[in-house]
Amino acid sequence: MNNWDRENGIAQFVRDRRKKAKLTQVELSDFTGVGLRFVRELEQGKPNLMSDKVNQVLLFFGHTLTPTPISDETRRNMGK
Amino acid sequence: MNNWDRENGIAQFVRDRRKKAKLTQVELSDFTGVGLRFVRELEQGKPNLMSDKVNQVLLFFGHTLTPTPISDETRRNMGK
DNA sequence: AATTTTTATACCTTTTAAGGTGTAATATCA
DNA sequence: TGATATTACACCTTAAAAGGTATAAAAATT
Repeated sequence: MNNWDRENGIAQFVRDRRKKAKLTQVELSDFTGVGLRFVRELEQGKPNLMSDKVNQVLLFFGHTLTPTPISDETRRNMGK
Repeated sequence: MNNWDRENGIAQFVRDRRKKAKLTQVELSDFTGVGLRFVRELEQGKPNLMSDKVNQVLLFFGHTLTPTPISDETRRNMGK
């Protein structure tokens, strides 16, 4: 077992959005063009990821990585 | 010459904040613990960076990478 | 409960970011 | 303008992410 944080912001965001879109990890992998392994590690909270790969996935959901104040972090998922 | 986008959001954010803090790239490198090379590539808009390294720098400025709607991207630097 | 689908884990290989260092270019200041 | 400080570019090495695939576990569907 790994000790990644599945509850971390990005991981949660992607899992949540993917579920809402009724997609499997395989489908998301296909649609976004990133490897299946990457989708899995992303959703499981792997701490160190390549930013443009993350963006490749986020873009599919109309989002992108941007610097935001830490105090605002708690409302990062505000977009539903 | 590389063809990176120095005007990209993260690059601009870091350069801007560093300048406002009256720090050199070397100092920012020291304070954040990331390599000097990384600070430079970051500020010059290298597209592919490791997310936790970026966060290591952003944290110094009280920020962190989070998924934000693309439509909101233009106000990413809202925090001054 | 059994079958199918989806997700998680483990192996190996390839790719590439990160870091260090040295040098050149640019900017800052006396 | 000349000296100093800061930033940019180019080399190489090392570390680790990404990807593919195969297997196991867990969830969902019937």
